Amino acid sequence: MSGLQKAKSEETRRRVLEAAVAAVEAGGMEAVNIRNIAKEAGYSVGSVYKHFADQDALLIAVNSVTLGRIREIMGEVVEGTQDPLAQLRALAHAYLAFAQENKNLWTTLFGHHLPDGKPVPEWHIQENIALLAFIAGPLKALNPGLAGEALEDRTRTCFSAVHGLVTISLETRFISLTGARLKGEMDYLVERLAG
Amino acid sequence: MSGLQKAKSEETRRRVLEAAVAAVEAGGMEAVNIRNIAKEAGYSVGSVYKHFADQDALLIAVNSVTLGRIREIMGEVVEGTQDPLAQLRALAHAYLAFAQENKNLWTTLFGHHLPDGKPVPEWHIQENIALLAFIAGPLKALNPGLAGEALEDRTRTCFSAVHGLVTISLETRFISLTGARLKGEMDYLVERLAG
DNA sequence: CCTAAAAGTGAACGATGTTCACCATTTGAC
DNA sequence: GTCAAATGGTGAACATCGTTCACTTTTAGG
Repeated sequence: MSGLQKAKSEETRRRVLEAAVAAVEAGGMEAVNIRNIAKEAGYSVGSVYKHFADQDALLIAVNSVTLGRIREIMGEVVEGTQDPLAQLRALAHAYLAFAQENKNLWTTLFGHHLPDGKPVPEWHIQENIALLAFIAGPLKALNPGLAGEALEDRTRTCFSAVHGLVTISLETRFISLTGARLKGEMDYLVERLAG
Repeated sequence: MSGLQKAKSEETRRRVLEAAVAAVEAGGMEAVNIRNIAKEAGYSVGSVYKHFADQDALLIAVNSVTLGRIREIMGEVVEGTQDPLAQLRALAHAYLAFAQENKNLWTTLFGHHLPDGKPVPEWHIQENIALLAFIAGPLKALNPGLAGEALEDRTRTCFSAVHGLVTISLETRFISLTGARLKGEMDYLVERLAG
């Protein structure tokens, strides 16, 4: 396969994925309707399936885009701060801000699950784990004694705790905090766990 | 409406809900298929709709059962422990254990979301918030200075952090910790946040 | 009894994910 | 340039859902 066909194929995949991302942004996971997405992208139903095995694969691709955006934001945050504790605080706030400003993308990222027996692709697992690297750095700087498995575990714990705060704050089921108080609790959390 | 009809109605509702809980336990949220549940309960499709407005209402009823079980376990834990910090530790471990042993019920509880515009019933919000009361007590005992909104906020933060640890530990997307190390991180989390 | 209300039924409708037989375009060898 | 194989693209058709509703059966109470 050379030039023209490859370009066409990539373009189609890109347009379909764009339409899927737009659909999720507009209406969440449930808005990913193959017929609508095919129409929005300007293709037929069958073409979608030439590029994505099924709806799950399309949603994983959307989640991959979301993870890319989060990674980019986290990278900027780490670059723009020097003090390790301030970095962790800023990372947590950036994570919260992204979730609030991209609620549908964020809930899709963590709300979509494959049926039993369908394993998550290894490359997607790595994309997720990559987020932890931003935390491990400053955490190690604050706790030079931490290393190896202990550092990995603590990193995951810090991420999970912040993730939980963000999750519950977006949950209508629990009445959530207002902005300022939530940010305060986030700082408390980070300072307690990172020190 | 008297005796016989009321009994029949309650029995039907109970059997349908039982079938729905069993379906979730066996296959998660996606296994809640109205036709299957009607068959399992021994009724027709239409009868299900006489007792539950729609699939969402049925799932909320299932989640209500799940919350009841969690509440019961948490109550026993608090009763069986005296030291406030030990209570918080035990609550966190009980929460984790429930999630691990009832993965499908737990992921349904937090994975099911109503479509935009459909508000969560007030009684169900209260059921969720009720879990926080178990935490607020010991937390106040450990921090007598905490009261009012500050205590509420801190309670929610502690719950959220533990909830996050449990969530991520069940996520195939992130490779999760093994039992002992996870429990260790849970203790670290509780001790840092509660003190 | 007898009629109104409530419980229970299941065919039918529309929406959805997925498949596949088919046409159109591109490719590379001759 | 020609042509057969490969690839891109199509949309009707199928199976499976949630949901509705006209209908039958059962219960209530005078």
